[in-house]
Amino acid sequence: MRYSQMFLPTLKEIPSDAEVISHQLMLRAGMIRKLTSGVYSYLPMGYRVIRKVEQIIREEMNRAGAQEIFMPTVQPAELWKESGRWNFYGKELLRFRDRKDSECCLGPTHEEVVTDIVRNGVKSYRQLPQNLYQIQTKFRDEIRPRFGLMRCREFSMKDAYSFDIDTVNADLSYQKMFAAYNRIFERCGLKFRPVEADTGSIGGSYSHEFLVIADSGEDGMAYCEGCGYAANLEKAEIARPEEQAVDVSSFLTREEIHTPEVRTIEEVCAFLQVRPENVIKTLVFSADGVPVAVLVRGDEEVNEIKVKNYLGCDILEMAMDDMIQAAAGSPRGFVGPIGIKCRTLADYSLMNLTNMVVGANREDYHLKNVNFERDFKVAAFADLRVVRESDPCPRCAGGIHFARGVEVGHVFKLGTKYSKAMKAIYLDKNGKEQYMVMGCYGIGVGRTVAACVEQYHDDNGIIWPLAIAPFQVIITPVNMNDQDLAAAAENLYADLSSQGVEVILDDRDERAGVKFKDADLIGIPLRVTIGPKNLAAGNVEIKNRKSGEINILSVEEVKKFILGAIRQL
RNA sequence: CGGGGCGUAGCGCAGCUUGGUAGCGCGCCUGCUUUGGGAGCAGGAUGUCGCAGGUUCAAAUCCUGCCGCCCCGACCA
Repeated sequence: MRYSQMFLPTLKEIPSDAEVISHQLMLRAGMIRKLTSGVYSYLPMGYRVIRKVEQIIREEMNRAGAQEIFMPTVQPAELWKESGRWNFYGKELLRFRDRKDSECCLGPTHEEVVTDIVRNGVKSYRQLPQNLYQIQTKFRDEIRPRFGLMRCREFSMKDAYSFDIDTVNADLSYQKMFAAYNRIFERCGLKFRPVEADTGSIGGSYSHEFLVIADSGEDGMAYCEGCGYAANLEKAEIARPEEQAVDVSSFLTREEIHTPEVRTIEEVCAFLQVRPENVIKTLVFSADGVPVAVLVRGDEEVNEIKVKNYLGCDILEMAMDDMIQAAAGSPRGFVGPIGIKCRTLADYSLMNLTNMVVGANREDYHLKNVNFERDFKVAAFADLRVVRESDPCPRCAGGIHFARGVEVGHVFKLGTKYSKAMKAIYLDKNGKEQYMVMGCYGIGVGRTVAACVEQYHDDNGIIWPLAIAPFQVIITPVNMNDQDLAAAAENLYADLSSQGVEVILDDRDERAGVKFKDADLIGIPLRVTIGPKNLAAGNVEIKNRKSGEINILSVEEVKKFILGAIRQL
């Protein structure tokens, strides 16, 4: 493609509403333009990258035995009512009515539709397993879209759905997809890590997220170099500590202390001259409307997802004041475990601790020298807190590290959640009805591209991995008015193009500096610079965008070099 | 939904306090010069000042309502 004819509106200045680097660079490099909040157009340069990622996904999904389909964006409410998600899925589900006043929605995901297709098309165990996927536009009416393509409302997503006869086979399907995902992100040239994750509202029993390592990522992960354990921060487990023999003789006499207006852990510590590690934080939650007290050490944070999963409840939220008052008999800030009228759980961090400070369940009072068993009991000790980087690995007890990442893929074992709700049934060998066991597997295409920019850029712009670069090579004659340079550039351009290389000829009548800046900004991996000095000796210069390495080669050698690099893909 | 900020040329911004009929830089167009890291000079085009009301002789500026966008939080595959 000739640069002079391309629609490639680059920007010198950073658009003021772009916060993260990928958003800024994708706007500046003329890849995307915003239409409205969280909704973007892909311009030629951006769409080429999107299509490359899609193609890699397509090839790997096909290789893994999945079959491509294409499902509708507009979906009828009745299917969603059948699965139970019409009421469950919040405002993220964009609902509307058609001219006949029928309720519809824009698909944020396609479990309902695909399950409907498969239950109608599959009747026998002989027809299983099946794995169907599509690459399609999703719409999720996010509360707060942000960061360009990182969190959009409308976005391209690859979603695959597997159907198996039982959980053993479903596990195999899951593993196949897991392996395919690893290959996909490897081929895209990304540094990423699969991590154990919570299943959230999609449901199911088990899942992994694929996080692309980037400091600007919205997700945190904890991982262990030793054994390979890796989990989303909200999921990362903490091992149960060793229980130590209790030395009852060390228990001090419990005291009630007047602590007026002293509510927070900081205030308690300052007032009583103790450290947060000596205070028990008591939080009251409403679990499906029932109060539950959760105890954690004063310097730790409760992980609500762990609490929710432990309790197995649908809705967990911080209790309102009236519920706290009813359970504890005191207002927020003075709640403690002794005599509280609700189920009480304690985090592992409290094991083996003695002579603690707690709320007295009496306004303006705290208790000192409180001990387990002697003063109160809890229903259970459990892993309920947010992990810290200083915690040991839950598997091998080695050290763990934290990193941030962008969630680009998520694989779930769904079990029979949807097949039961929607009666996706087959007949087994014995002619007996069975529910299909499902899995679902998503990749955010645009987000993968954005994550790639987050990972690969420098002060001058984007640095595309060769595999997903919009073009592989840019030829930059330093002066188009020099007939020799122009001719050499044209020849090389024609030659490489005819051999299938994706190449831009920067035939603009611009100064070399402008061309170099644009080439760097749009991130083309290989740049061939044709200048008078080198050309006089029959040579051109090839520069690697990523390494900055420059080689002066003959025209023939440069062709070989480029074809060699591309063949390695 | 709570808090904060913004809306003036394609992009980045000034002007608003104290009302007088819109400006700067970049980009764009023309010409000349220049030509290996965002050139110089000269000339030029481009605006429903987010929208709608109101006040006023006069509104980008003051008042009211609305819309949109961004950030933080809440929330969320």
